[in-house]
Amino acid sequence: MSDLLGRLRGRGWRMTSQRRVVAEVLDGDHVHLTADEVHLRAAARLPEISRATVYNTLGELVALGEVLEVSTVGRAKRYDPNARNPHQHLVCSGCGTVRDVHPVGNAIGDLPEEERFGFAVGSVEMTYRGLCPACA
Amino acid sequence: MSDLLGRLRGRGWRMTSQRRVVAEVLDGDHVHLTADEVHLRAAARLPEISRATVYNTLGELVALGEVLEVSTVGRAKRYDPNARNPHQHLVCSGCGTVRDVHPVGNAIGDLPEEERFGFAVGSVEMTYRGLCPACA
DNA sequence: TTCTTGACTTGGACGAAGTCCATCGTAGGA
DNA sequence: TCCTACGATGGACTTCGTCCAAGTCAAGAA
Ligand SMILES: [Mn+2]
Ligand SMILES: [Mn+2]
Ligand SMILES: [Zn+2]
Ligand SMILES: [Zn+2]
Repeated sequence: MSDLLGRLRGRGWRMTSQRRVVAEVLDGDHVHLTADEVHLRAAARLPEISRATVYNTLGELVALGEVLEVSTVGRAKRYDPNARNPHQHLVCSGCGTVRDVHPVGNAIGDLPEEERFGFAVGSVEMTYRGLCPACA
Repeated sequence: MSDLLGRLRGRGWRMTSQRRVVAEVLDGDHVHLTADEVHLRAAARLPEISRATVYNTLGELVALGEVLEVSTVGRAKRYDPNARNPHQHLVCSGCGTVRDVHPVGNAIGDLPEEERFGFAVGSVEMTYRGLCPACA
């Protein structure tokens, strides 16, 4: 993720302190923050950053494919910087913790031809659910 | 789904015209309506039904396991009356159409032990994405 | 059949998440 | 150093959903 700033510069992005701070907050493994959490952590380093800028930057990163949006049931979207590594998610039904996982097998191949309804199927998202050790 | 009213009565539900109409709207295959769509269709039969009652009834049906909530990316939740038949979803990236599908294979078994992080994994949700014939 | 009562419905206020926009500020090239 | 187009800002606005006090009525009792 530290190379992200270089890639953005290469795409002609004007490098601002706000964008740098948002990119720094999105660094690490198993990171799946909501926009408000990103704003909170960014504001710890750059107190005057606005919510609108966080939303703008996250939206731009998603459009560039540098960050993935993870939808949750009825809660705020989560932003996942681990976009270069295809993966799925394991979510704790108790506390909501999210882990990146890599199932084996070919999930797309498991969809029978007669259930494709003529669609050109391109991808599949999988969410495993269960209780984490702390919640069990 | 027509048996739903009987099951609800068996659970001690007071049978009101509002609940009957919501149950009727949720009848059929490949039905994945938003709460507002349910309200719109219910109001066609019972014009004075309120949004609050639609939300209340949907929430109760979900709590009883008679209806499933399907989360979408950033849009309103969808309500799925096909809860007695375990299935996954195929979604058109163009128009948003949702079809019920039944992949073969054992998706839970495809999650390696070393990636379970000690979780008791109980279920997996899969969303296939692609373009439907009309959008392609 | 009528009465009674607590479960159900209603509309509107409220809240959380996210978008939009006019205005101001500044990164980075000339 | 100066210019200016791109980006940041904050507040209004929208969408989706929840909550509540007050009124209504389904269904059991008599
Ligand atoms: Mn992830
Ligand atoms: Mn379904
Ligand atoms: Zn947990
Ligand atoms: Zn389509």
